[in-house]
Amino acid sequence: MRRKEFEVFSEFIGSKGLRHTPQREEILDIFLSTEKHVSADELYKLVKKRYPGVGYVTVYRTMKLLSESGLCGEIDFGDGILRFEHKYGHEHHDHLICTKCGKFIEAMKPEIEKMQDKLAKRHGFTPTNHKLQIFGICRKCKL
Amino acid sequence: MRRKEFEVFSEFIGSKGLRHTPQREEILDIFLSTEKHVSADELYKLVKKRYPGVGYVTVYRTMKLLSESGLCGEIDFGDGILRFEHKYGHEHHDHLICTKCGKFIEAMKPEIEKMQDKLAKRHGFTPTNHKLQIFGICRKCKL
DNA sequence: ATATAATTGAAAATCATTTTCAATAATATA
DNA sequence: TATATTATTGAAAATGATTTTCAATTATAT
Repeated sequence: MRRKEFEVFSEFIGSKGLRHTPQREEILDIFLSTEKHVSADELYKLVKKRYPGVGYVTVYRTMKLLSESGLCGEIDFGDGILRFEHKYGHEHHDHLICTKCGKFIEAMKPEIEKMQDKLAKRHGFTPTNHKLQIFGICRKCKL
Repeated sequence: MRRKEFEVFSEFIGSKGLRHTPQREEILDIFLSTEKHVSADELYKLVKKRYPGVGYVTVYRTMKLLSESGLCGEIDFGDGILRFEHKYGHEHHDHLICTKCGKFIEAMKPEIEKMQDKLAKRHGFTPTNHKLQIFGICRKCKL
């Protein structure tokens, strides 16, 4: 499993004239093995557990490569910490963020997407991507 | 003019047991006099021009108060810089951000808002506010 | 094998924002 | 009005996430 993601990465590395290194493989491995939205710091700690030799900076640099290659997406909830989510084979989605417990839900409504395109067009704007974050209280926290 | 905003601020200050200071009035004055979405740094420079005595930190602190009082809204475009926009008497709006020139358009579509509420409800989520940013190329940059 | 150029990791730098703290100023109260 | 109380100020230092620097190391091409 995860074969495809490694292939994508390998292709990306090749096409850019970059090099395959154990660190890059290790970081990708750990990133793919967690389903959470990890910050660079969290990821670094996870990587460190299994591959103690890997440095902080290399994690940052590698996550940038993964973003470029389309394997990960960067999410910014406005708390000053950049988080990463799996992107390969994942559909676009918006985020419902609970301001009480900090957890979030991924959700999507095709009608919203369509309307956004309409809104953009109305203003002569050619959209490439968007971010929709809905803040509020989740079911659990409301109880 | 701007009477109302000063009233709101005065009321906020009073209700919180805070104090009226010339610096706070001056910063609010400058903030209201610019229609741009200013960063704290930009605002500091503007304030400095007219009221040289005001310090950097006071601008930051005052903007926080203005946010709390509902007079300004904080916007985070994900570039690491927090910007402020007028909020009093302004309707909620989304942002169309041009990734080429950096300019943005404020826009709104009530249907989108309604659908967002539906999406939230579907997930047992009670929304309080949201941020929608559409990135792309503006009319001018496409020419 | 060797040369070349990319990559690494540690430490230092950056940059926006926040905290600290002593001096000052606004308000409440005598 | 004078005074006590407590909030506010501004400068400098601290913070915290991310980036850069740089010499040593390592992957790949020849």
